[in-house]
Amino acid sequence: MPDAIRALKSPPSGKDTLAEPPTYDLIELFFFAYRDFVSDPDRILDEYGFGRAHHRVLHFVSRNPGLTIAELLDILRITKQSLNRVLKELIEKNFIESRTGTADRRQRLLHATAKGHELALKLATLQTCRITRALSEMEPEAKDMVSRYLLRLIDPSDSAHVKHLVFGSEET
Amino acid sequence: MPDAIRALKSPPSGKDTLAEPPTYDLIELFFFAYRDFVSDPDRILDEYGFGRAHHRVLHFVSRNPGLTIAELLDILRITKQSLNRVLKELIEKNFIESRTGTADRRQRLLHATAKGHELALKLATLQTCRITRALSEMEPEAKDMVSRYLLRLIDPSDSAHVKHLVFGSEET
DNA sequence: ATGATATGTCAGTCTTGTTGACATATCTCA
DNA sequence: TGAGATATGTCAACAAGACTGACATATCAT
Repeated sequence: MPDAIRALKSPPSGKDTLAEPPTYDLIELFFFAYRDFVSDPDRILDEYGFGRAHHRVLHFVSRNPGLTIAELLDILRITKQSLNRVLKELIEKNFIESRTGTADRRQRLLHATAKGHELALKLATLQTCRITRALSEMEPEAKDMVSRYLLRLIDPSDSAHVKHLVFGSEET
Repeated sequence: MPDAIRALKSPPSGKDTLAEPPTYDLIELFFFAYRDFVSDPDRILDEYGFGRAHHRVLHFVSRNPGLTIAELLDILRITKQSLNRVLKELIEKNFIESRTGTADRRQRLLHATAKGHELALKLATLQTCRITRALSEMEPEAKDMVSRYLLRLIDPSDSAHVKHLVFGSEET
């Protein structure tokens, strides 16, 4: 166990002072960065009558063709009722299509339509612009370091799954 | 203008291919990391009958004693009606107190009570644990690099304000 | 004194999450 | 083949947290 972790669990000296002061800078910067990061897509989504929930669904379906409902629920960590509401709208408006599974006919395999892929790409490109601007004029190893930091911030019990989803071999 | 930015605005060659593929990894890791990052406090907040909105208000008031309503609204980017609902509860339950401004008696200067500071610290400590774990076994320069990345992700028009708020000389 | 500013509040709406209950189709396995 | 498990869909009610619009009050600034 690294010192930094152990130090948080028991006082380093006999005093009742805190082991380490909270990392207020990273906590607050994370809040502000996320606040602005999601604000770009919001403006576009408004034009389509969609919200952030639609964005998340469309994004992961577009990126993972053939995704099932169960897998999507596990990614988003919401209830099937919540998912169904926004998914139904995306299907009705022809951004996503739902095909009955071939191996298991109970499953619904989700695919983005051409229109869906186009919107997903538009939104991802917006966010990529912001990321690219942030990384420009930073050390070349910055991207890899940020990527590893974010991955390590995720619950360890889920990080293998996320790693596979984000970097993993194309199969869903 | 850096090449990386210009490249996103016009195709590098005469072809109609995209300049750069979207940075799906950083986009998705940001989503998953934020999802888990806010989930730790949620469990504690539940016990107090509070939600994430209360957490954000309590956090910034605790960190910036004497914060005004207007400044808080600017940080959170929500309407005063939304803020008022949660702020009222925090005041009623004695986590925050509102004092009439001395220089300008129209203002309300917000302060966390002892109880409020205690809860804010408990929540910040939880998040600090996650951050510390993520940074442990990473390069020593990782923290600074992540910090600079997050700051650069923020809208440039707001980054000076955020920098002052997060790192800045104690005054509010 | 007058207009601008900081805050508070009422009322209604929207999005996105929740729980609980139940229906249907399909698969798996004894 | 039949029973139970599984994947999905749907109805209804509810809650948090955001929004708009309108209006009130106190205080400041000129």
